[in-house]
Amino acid sequence: MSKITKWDSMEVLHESKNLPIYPHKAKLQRAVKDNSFLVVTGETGSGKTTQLPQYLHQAGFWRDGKIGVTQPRRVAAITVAQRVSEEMHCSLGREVGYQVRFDDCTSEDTVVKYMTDGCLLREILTDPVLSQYSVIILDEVHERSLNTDILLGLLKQTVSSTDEACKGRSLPLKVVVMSATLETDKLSVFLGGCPVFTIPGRSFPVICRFGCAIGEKDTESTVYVKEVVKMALDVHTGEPAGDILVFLTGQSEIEKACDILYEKAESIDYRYDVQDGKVEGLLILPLYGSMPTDQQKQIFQPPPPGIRKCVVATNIAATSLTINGIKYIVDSGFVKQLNHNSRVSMDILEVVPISKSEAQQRAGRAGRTSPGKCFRIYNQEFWEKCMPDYTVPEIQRTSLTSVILTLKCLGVHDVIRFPYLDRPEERFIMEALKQLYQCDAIDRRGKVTALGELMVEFPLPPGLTRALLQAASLGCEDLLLPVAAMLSVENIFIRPGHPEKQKEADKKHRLLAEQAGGCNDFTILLSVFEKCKASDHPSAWCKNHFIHWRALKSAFSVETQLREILVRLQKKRDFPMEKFDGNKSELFRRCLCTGYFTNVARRSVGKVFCTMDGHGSMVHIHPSSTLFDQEAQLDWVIFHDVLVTSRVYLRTVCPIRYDWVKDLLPKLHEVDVYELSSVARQEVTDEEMAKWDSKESAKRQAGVSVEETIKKMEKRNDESSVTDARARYQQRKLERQQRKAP
DNA sequence: GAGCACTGC
Repeated sequence: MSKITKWDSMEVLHESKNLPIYPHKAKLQRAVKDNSFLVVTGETGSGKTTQLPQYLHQAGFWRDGKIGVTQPRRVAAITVAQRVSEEMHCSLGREVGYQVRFDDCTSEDTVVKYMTDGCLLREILTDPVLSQYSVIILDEVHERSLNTDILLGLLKQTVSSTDEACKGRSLPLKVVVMSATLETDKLSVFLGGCPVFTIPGRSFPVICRFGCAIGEKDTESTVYVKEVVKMALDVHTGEPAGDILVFLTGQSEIEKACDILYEKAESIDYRYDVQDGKVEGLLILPLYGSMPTDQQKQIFQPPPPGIRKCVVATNIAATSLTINGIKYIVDSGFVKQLNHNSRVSMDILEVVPISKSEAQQRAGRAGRTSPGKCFRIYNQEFWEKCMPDYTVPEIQRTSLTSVILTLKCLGVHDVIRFPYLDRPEERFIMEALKQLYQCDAIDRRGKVTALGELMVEFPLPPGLTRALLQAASLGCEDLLLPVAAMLSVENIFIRPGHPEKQKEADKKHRLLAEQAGGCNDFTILLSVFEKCKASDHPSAWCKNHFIHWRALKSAFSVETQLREILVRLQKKRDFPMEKFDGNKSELFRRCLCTGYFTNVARRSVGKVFCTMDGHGSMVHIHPSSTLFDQEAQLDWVIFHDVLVTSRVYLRTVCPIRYDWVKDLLPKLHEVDVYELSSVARQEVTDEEMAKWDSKESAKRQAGVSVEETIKKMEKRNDESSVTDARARYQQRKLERQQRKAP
């Protein structure tokens, strides 16, 4: 009651009446009342993220339920909530709050709730009709994050379907979709032709210029690194005061570029004297995600008088971090992108040209506080021929295994005809179904199993969850929980760029491996986790052992969260329990096999292994593995993931015994595509089921042995898609060598 | 014999 009187009587004192969205206030409030769906579009500075939730609050929507606002990123959810709570004169966590992973800052009073899109998706799992909410606002929809895309489809279904799906709701849910001005018609059509509100932005004009150096055929890293450096120096000597932001693709490129800049900038004797001061020197600052946090913070410090700042960054500066004072952009035109290859079931990290919309996003970073300029090092031809209009949405280039399980658990059985804004390729869906079937999350009819219901609770890839649950049912979860946590954070082993430090780091890592027993890479992760946790000075211990302290800290949080989820599930009566007699090391590895038997490889000749997943890819053990150089003693191994560079490398490897996976192997080729597409559409009739069963038994009767299957898989060797990526990689290497030669 | 962007639960 108290909150009702408070908000009814209290006028909102501080209101940003100067924002471009303000004149639209009444119309927006009306439009949300009158429509189930609404698209609101406006570029940066329109005030839509901070103001619209307040307008809806003032219009009284909070009386019917919370106003939920999603963001693709944690920091955004937190900082916007902070701002809005100030504007509404309440303390953060009361009327205005936020929820992100590991940090729930909400209370019973919370009526305006900012959260990450992933958090809302979790919430839908326990409350499918979102009975707590009157309005859901999806923000930054143009970024097309996987979770936002899924939410979009789910909310469309929930709101459009009349009675059945809305049980538990007294009033219909309102959905507002906010996006930058791109593709809003498409969104409106997707949401049944709903109205579109356009709010003018408030950013400054940015003049874009094309270069002439990079054309259609220049995709070699050394070329564009040199070119951005040259361009940055030209800006420095030729343009008035204002900081520079350079976009490159990764850490090593950035370090290279900075090295050249340090060298050249020092040799420039340069004074620029005009109006507001002079530019004398250049302050060069690298910026990428894996950099220590305190070093990242330096970026935000204003430069000393007379000094121009030049930040050389990855895409992290495109959306995640905003640097004030940037007036000039130097755009390489490239980005590193993780693409999933369903032909070989591998993720491949590739350098690709950015999209035109991404280029505009980068340019926009120069016009936040004053007019700016954007220097693109590529030419018009590159823009026309190599750069797509839009970035392929994440849902179309990522493994869908987790997402499909989530959908299935939400009762979306027909995962092919689910309303996707952009439909993923059918083979991506088939691959996900196959993996889910293989780790017992769904049955042959595509129905979620009891195990699958447990698995969906964990924020982990299903295979790893399967291994964890197996361990839990055998009473050895203490071995798997830390490993699962370590595998879901960034790489914990630091390997510096300088050769001497590198040697030292390798030595320390080898020592850690020896102390852990040196038998496999999973055990090393467990050992490092435990050693650090037991240490009196964990951060010093990490530094001493070349271990990433920030990563390990987050592994500790993840482990705690996973343990909490597990304890909650174990209280359920039907949690599976089994017995096992044998030694702990074997138990540990057998649990891994249960989840990772899809990632199994057998040594064929020399140091070459062949995957048994049905693709028969030829792979090698990565040199960072403790098993590297011991290949001759190995036969069967399982692995956590692969890295495609000059070769296909297995990382985080564990030797196993053939008879641990023998019984599981037939499952790798049991399902055929015809079955899967029926399963995906949920059209499995009893006759079909009977047919499949008889086929299975016929196979068994014919005595198709596991050994024969293995032979068949080795023969297939279907790795052409990886070969493509590798060929490109080697081509680049060759070009580099040729360039060095003269 | 090592060539990994970013985000999220």
